[in-house]
Order: sequence, then structure tokens, then C-alpha cells
Amino acid sequence: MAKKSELLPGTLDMLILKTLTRAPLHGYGIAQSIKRLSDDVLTVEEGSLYPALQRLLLQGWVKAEWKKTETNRRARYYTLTPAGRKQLGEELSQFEVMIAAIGRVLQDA
Amino acid sequence: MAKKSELLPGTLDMLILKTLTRAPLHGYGIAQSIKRLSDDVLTVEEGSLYPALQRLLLQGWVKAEWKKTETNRRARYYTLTPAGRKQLGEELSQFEVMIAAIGRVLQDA
DNA sequence: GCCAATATATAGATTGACTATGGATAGATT
DNA sequence: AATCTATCCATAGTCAATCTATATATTGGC
Repeated sequence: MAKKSELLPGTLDMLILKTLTRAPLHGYGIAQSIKRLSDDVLTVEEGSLYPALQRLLLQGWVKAEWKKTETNRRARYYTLTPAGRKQLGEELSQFEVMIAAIGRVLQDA
Repeated sequence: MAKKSELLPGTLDMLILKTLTRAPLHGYGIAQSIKRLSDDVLTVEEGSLYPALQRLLLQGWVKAEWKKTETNRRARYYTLTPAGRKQLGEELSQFEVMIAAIGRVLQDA
């Protein structure tokens, strides 16, 4: 049996970066935001999220800062960098090109 | 450096199955068809294609038959099975749900 | 004779997302 | 006080899918 993924592989980084264009957020909040905006269709598991955030940090696309949440918890807030914004733009247009291409293949006749 | 995929991962089986709804085809022809219909955006590498076809055979979603091509070469023609047609339907609707969800996340504000 | 295009296939590497686990704290409930 | 739920971070190990690279073989054109 094929394991049903909670995400379309290859789209996670883009979703995270996009989420951070709205406001800096901690990891848990990013996952919540994606889940909520997608009406529970997209669920980002912790084992996908945190490695992804490490990747993004390493690439310099986000930066992180420890802060207190409104509820007084310690959390790591991620902010989009200019390089991250540029990267997001590229991923978005690449994604649109791909989706359009897939659409053409899926068209009838 | 991130390797740029020629496909949106997770969509290959769907693309192959869809291609076979038009007519039975050999592997090389499937790749050609996807490439052409997508205006060269989607390129299915051999190392992706043939393993994918093996998976589909194993799942019973396609069946294969050795034949001669129009140009007199020996080639393996793949045909969609009823189970494959059903599978394609499920993958298509799942895909649409995902794309719609991603679209919501990518919307501004 | 040689080369490009057609045709199949596997081995091995890489990537990305998953499961499973470990930790810690706040706030509410019992 | 103890326990539970939700919030929060992170890593190790696994698995599946795609990629690169390679091997083989045939047809047709130059």
C-alpha cells in the first residue's frame, strides 16, 4: 500500500516561507497556520517541520530568535530573510509552471 | 545546492496512468507524450519511468505486452486495467484537493 | 562505419517526508 | 498534589520516490 502523504512532496519549504511572509512565527505556529488555512487538508508533522526549518536556516532563507510567546512559553521565532523572499518567489513561479504543465497532461483528448 | 526535480514528486504515477487512458503505449512513448503535452516542462527520466512502470504492474494498475512498434522495434506496450482506472480517479481527486488546499495557503492576506 | 534516436532496464545515491521518540512547561481539571 | 491536554522543540531512523549513471540493443540516416 502506498503511504498517503499529508503533503504534496516538494511543496513544504514553499508553504513555510509563504506563511512567514505574513508574520514571524514559531514552528508550532507555522504548522497550525498551514493546517488552518488549508482547512485541515495539509498537516505538517513535527518530523517534517523541524528538519525543514533547519534546512531553511542553513540556506539563510529564514533566521531564528528565541522569544516568549503570548502565553509565556519559550519558543523559536522564525523570520523571512531577503534571500528567503527571493527564494519564495522562485519557488512560487516554478510551482505555477509545473501545475500548469500537469494540467495540460491531465486534460482530456 | 538543491537538485531541481523535473517533476512534482508524487505525481508521476498519476501522469502515467492518465497518459494510458488515451491509448496503450510503450515506456518511451509515455515519456515522450508527457514531455510533449507539458510543452517540455515535465521530463520523465528513464530511472524514474521504468521503476514506476514496475510499481504499476505490481499493483495491477497496468498490464504489459511485448509488441512491435510501427518502426519495427520490439517494445513493451502498457495498457490501463480497470483497477488502474479506478486508482487514477482517486489520485486525480486527491490531487485536486491538495492543489486547492495549497492554493488557499498561498493566497495573500 | 558511425552517430542519433528509439527502446528497456537496473544499481546506487539522494532527497524529502514519515514514524517514533525524547524532552520541557503552562493551564485546567480532578 | 497529581494528572491531563495543549503547547513547544528537536533528533534518529526508516521508507518511498526520483535522480544519476550505466548497460544493452536496434533502426535509419549520413
